[in-house]
Amino acid sequence: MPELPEVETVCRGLSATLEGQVLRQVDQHRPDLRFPLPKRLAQRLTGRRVERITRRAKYILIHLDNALVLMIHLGMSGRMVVLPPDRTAGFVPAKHDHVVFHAGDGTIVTFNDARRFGMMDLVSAADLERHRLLADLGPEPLGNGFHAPYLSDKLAGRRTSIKAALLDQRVVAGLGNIYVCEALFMAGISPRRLASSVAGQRVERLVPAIREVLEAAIAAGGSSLRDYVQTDGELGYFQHAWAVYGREGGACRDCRCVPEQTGGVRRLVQSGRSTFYCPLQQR
DNA sequence: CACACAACCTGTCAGC
DNA sequence: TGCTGACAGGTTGTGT
Repeated sequence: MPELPEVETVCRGLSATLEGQVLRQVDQHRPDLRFPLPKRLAQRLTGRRVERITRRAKYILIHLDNALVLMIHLGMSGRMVVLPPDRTAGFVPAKHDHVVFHAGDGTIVTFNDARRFGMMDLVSAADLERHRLLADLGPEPLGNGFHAPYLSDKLAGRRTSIKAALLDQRVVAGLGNIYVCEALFMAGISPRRLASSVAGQRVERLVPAIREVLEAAIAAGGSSLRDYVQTDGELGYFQHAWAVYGREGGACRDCRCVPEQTGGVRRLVQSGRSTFYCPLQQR
């Protein structure tokens, strides 16, 4: 998926197009995604006004005027595609357009998810923080609750790799495979290093590295793999800035060594996920 | 409890 | 062109 910066980008796009609007019609084309969709989802959303759209970790939170919140997770392949009113003539749902939202001004927003690892739920605003999918999440990496003493404490005693620990949403919420690789590179920390050994100066480097990587990606409008599309349908472009991710055998962004001599960026598998790193710059 | 791994499902790409 | 296998941004459930 869409990791935190992509979800943030989607939320900003949706805020601009949907906030204040009434959902005139909602079409549901299948009963389930990763989990069953809420009962009578379309009926319960129809006629509701969108108050505001926020984000928690990788969840899109659409706050409605009746104190309900539509939670959306994009999974690996989910997208929210916005069709402005002047481009909806002859609209026909595309393959994998599982839920379609029609706004009062004619805008159409489609939730498209080929792999169906995404999910949606409709919950009361009062219970939001206690929702089972949100209750155990760690702090937002860009928020005040994420700092070196906190992270140092969470990593202490963990016997797994720093890579796996940072992917654990209970440690910090919103990082995914790409940005963990990128943040570890920026901090000069090997992804193979034991989590509990990341302390002191290393944590002091890691926390700002995580923030900078995420902020740069958000500023670039979210990164992209080939099939990720922002709310306006344009492809993101931050992928051009990846320092190590997807660059196996090549030079990392900052390396002055010659890949033909050093082997360049290495790829390995940790907890079933590809990790990319530069062994010369990450220890 | 903590961790590794398989499973969920479809699409794309490289190689033959 | 067609087939096969590997791989893909995430999370949950199971087993050790």
